[in-house]
Amino acid sequence: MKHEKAAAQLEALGNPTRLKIYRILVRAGEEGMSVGQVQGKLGVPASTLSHHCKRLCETGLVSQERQATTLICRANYPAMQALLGYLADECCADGTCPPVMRTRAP
Amino acid sequence: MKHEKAAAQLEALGNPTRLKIYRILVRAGEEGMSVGQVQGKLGVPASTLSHHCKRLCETGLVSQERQATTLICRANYPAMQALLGYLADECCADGTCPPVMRTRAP
DNA sequence: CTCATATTTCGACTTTCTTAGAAATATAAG
DNA sequence: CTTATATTTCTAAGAAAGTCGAAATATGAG
Repeated sequence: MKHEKAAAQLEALGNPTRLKIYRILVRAGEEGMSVGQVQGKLGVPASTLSHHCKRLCETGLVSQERQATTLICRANYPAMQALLGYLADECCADGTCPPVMRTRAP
Repeated sequence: MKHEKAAAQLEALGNPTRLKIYRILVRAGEEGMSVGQVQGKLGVPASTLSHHCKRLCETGLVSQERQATTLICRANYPAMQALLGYLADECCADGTCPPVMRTRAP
């Protein structure tokens, strides 16, 4: 993963409201959840929620699919896996950091 | 880990300059690296660097130790472990998300 | 004490983010 | 076509972040 993309995803998750949205979507599983359902859980105005969902989509952490008038949002699990992998491995690519940080052999 | 703390750490790593700093520190290992050494690697002004190091410290991702006039910065590996654990597990605490996301049994 | 080095604090500026109401758009139902 | 629902776009305002030069501080050396 490129550093810029990782930074963008980390920044996206760094906003408390967006982290809540993302947590809700992760827990919603493959089925996903509509923007309106997320709004019901969070209680933020629709325009604010739309803005944050867009941000999450732009980073690739979330995907969207239209179903009639509702928009289904889903956590992009492979993207999350890639980000976790970046944090765990890319930062320690040269093997000089403590073994506890590495998930791959040096 | 509390959500607010996780968000603060994610936001801290979300800035490209800070992510670079953090990567440098992670690779520096337990020995750490002085602010000046980091500056030599990144080429950002001292005041900017100081600002970012402070932010990283405030979130707990980095620790500092004075050695005479130089300040040694070190990546806080347990903090990183906790953040990775948060992303991998806390978001999936109720076990409804796909198994690929879980590191603990439901 | 004075000097030199390392780092921080201050101050100012510009940019970006966050928020949310109002209006616009999209889609389906009747 | 009209209506109803879901979501986005527009717009604006204040808050926060990022940057960096200049000045201040801290520590040790001579």
